[in-house]
Amino acid sequence: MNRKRVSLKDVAELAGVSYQTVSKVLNGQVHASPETLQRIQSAAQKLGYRPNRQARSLRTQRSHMIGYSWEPPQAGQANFILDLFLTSMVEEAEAAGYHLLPFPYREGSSQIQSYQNLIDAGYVDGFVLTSVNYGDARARFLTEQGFPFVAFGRASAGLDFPWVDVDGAAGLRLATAHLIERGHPRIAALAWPADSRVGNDRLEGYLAALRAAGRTAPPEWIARGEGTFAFAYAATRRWLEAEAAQRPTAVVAMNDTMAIGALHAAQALGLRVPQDLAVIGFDDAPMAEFLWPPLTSIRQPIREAGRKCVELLIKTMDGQALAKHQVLLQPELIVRASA
Amino acid sequence: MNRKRVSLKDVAELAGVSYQTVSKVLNGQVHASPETLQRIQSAAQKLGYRPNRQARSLRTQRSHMIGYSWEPPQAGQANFILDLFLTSMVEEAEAAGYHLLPFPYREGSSQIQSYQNLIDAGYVDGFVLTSVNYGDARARFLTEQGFPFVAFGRASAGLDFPWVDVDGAAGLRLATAHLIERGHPRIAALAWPADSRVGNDRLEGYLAALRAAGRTAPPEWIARGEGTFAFAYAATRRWLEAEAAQRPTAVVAMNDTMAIGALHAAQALGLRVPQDLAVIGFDDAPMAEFLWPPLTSIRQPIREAGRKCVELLIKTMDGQALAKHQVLLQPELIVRASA
DNA sequence: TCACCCAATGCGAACGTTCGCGCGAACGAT
DNA sequence: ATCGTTCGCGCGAACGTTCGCATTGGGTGA
Repeated sequence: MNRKRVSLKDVAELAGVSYQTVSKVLNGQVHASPETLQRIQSAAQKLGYRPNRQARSLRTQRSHMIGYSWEPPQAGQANFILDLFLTSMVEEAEAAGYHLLPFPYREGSSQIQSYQNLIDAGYVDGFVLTSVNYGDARARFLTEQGFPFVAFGRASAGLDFPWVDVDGAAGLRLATAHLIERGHPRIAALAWPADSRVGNDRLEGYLAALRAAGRTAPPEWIARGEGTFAFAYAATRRWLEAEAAQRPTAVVAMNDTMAIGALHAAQALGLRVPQDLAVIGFDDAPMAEFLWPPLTSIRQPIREAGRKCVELLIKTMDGQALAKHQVLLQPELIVRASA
Repeated sequence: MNRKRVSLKDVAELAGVSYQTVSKVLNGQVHASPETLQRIQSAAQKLGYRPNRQARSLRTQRSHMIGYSWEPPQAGQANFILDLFLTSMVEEAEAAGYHLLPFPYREGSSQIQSYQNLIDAGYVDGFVLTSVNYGDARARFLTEQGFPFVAFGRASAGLDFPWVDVDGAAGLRLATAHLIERGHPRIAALAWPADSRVGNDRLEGYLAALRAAGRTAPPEWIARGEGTFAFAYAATRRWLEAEAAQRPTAVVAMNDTMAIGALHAAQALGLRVPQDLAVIGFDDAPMAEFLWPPLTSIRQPIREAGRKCVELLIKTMDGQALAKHQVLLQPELIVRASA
């Protein structure tokens, strides 16, 4: 690799001006006489000059990097949206002259440590957080530090920070209302543990839709678990073992993996979907349409969310006092054969 | 944000030595007297000193960043492995003091331009490439430039560079041999277009397994298409419309999406899987186990691949002449109910 | 006792930018 | 002619490191 780096000095020499002038002219900070402007531009062009990133960052004390880390994939808990989310953030960031810096996800106290390190080393100018929950430690820490960040997802009411979220309650209202409209008398829910902010948000939509229809949800038809296939399969099976006039006619699940568990439970008992049991999922996983029957599910506007996160963060980092720094996006019900 | 950055000078002042000495001592380049070592270490500790990244990079002319971009997700062509691949690379990189720099994927001539820009601006010290194909333009460009990179996947024989790949041929040999062993007389293949290096590699395994069993593959049982559900569905349906004694009894697909297409085609014709048609996929997508029937598929050691890519790249960047800079990993057949 | 050496630390410079200030020339106004 | 004023550009400094070399001081050899 014999590339010699081309710097401001090289351009300046070719253009016959001082290198500081080249800097200012190329950055549009001063306005030069037409002919020097021309000379500088063509010199830069000819040499293929690109400002050195580290030098620029060192001087300006801005890294133009956005830190991001995500929960690593675990067996049976695939992350269906990372791909889209990441791609959209990278694209949006690039358009604004920023880059994403992915770093390993840590749990516990070393988690904050890794954020601290990135800040102290001047690696990043801000963060995007995902998988936030009530009283999120990262959100609290960054807020205390006054370090810019945007969360995809909300936390406790007490913490005030910029966030982007998908209205999970609205999603489940859509799903539940859809089932009510189709005449389902008994609708069960596969939910997340009570300490899950996202889970409770979605569940609230389910409850609200029932209330709106003048119904009430019997507590035994809300099963809370880890969001896995196995949990959903077992819970659904238990429900379905009641006699036909008593058991749920439909199930809404807070994610697609659980919806699939419900699907399988029904089929294992020889029941037909959606005639004997309707099922609606959440996430619209890539393969949802290829399941049997194709899964009705709630699709989140992930690209939009990624873009908004970055957009908001950049504004925050630029020090713009944001009048409105919370964005709630609406999901969409994708109706397929399962409900 | 009122954080004042703590620099070498601050540490030096507290420890009562020059800041250059602090640098060398902390980097282990000189060995100091026990008491100054102690003073320096505790001063650094106390102030929470972290070397500034940009300054270090500027001086050493190494960014310690690895550029990576991937084909963006498109409808119906989900990327099932990005999550794992990215996570493993990020972790491996971090362990070696590197970070990943994701950047938007571009097509055509501007693709090379984006690599060029990152190099010129000193953004990255090396690249990881995926989705390489015969005569890959990026691989060619980087080779010419002598700029370090590692590819996940091979290219043409003419291009010599470090790569990591999964032995797709071995995967399909496994799958095909499995079907032969189960007594399938007629095995068809859902393949990729002939200009796909990955596709041809996998197909070669299918052919090899047939040859090894003393069989020959009739050309009409190799369907080449875009790897989509729709293509596979149509192709399989065409095969299955022949009378029972003539049609394939099994299908191997070069990806899971096509395998699912085959599954659906069979079921649409009232055929049972695996009794009437056995199906094997490739990728072991997260939901493969939840399909009906659960999909037999070939699983690639993606974590391992990600780690190896980064490991190889770092060695290359460190200028180590690699004796063996090609790694071929073996996939695994995950046998489920579909075959 | 002197020359020498090695170990421990300091010093100046450089990496490539950006930023504030200053200076000369040209200009219109008095 | 003289005096600001503006315009175009240059200069020095700084961001926080690392690196090579110089400098000190205490020990060791003859």
